[in-house]
Amino acid sequence: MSDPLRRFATYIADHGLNNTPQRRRIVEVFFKSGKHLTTEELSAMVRAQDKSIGQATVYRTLKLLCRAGLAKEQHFEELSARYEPLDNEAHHDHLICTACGRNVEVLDAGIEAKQEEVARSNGFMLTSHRMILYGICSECREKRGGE
Amino acid sequence: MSDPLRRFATYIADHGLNNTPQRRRIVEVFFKSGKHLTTEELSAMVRAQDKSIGQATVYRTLKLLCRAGLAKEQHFEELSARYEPLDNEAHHDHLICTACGRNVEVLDAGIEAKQEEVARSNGFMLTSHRMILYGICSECREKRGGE
DNA sequence: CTTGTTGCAAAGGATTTGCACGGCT
DNA sequence: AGCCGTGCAAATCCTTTGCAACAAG
Repeated sequence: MSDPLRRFATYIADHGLNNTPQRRRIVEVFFKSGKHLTTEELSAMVRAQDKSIGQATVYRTLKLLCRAGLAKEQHFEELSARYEPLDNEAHHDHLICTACGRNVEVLDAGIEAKQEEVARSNGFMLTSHRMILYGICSECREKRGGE
Repeated sequence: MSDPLRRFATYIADHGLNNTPQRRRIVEVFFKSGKHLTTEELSAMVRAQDKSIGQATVYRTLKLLCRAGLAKEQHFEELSARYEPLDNEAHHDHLICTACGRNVEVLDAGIEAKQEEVARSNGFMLTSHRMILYGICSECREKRGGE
């Protein structure tokens, strides 16, 4: 169930689409990386294996993955979007080191509960949320303690 | 101290810049609106008062406000950036109605504390964060209860 | 034949930048 | 004179789209 390739194939089949070699390669590289990639980065990785795959196909395939629920478009503090693999259905938030860029996925039940509460007390029915924590990771603090 | 116009003038003076009529008008409209505007929206509002003010100046002035600590660039789930006025130093998060677009500023001390805790337990020194809650506000739920 | 898919190049939208002009010190 | 600030247009970056060719059912 946590095999994204299989889930992708199922989605493709269920929707009368074709599982083309291009799509397979893009999806495979995307999930193997496991990171939050921009279309540009993913395209470069894919083209390293197969020069003939165009940028547009990468864009289209990422959108397709989003529709299939296998990826999520994320807007961090940059111009271009990043795509995050959703191997499973689990939600999580982000903890990003502003020094080295490390991006850790975190989840805290207490926070989730309080978010629900804040929304409710404002008359909102909470449907989803996004939380990004920025800080300096321990490694970076050691390397450049006082600077 | 909560007069952004004055704070802007101070920043301008402190940095050897000029408080031009264009900048004054842009800043005034921006803070009077009090909302999260895109450059395009702000530009339209400004040009309604003075056709001669160019888009580029609006872009440049918003960047300047950010440098002055009077505005903050926010990336919601859309292509273009939005700018939020920082009248005072107070931090807050966002609660957005996905039906009508209403954007409520919220703050919960309990959540803030737990964020600190989550970062620490991952070895991070927390420097800042961003949290956006998405939901349906009470008005929208009443209007279109089941649809 | 009909529909889906692709790469390319063109188009689009948002933002930045080069430039010549004008204003302030 | 010298720097700052402006509007305009061009340039850039990221993303989408039109199109002709091709593949699959």
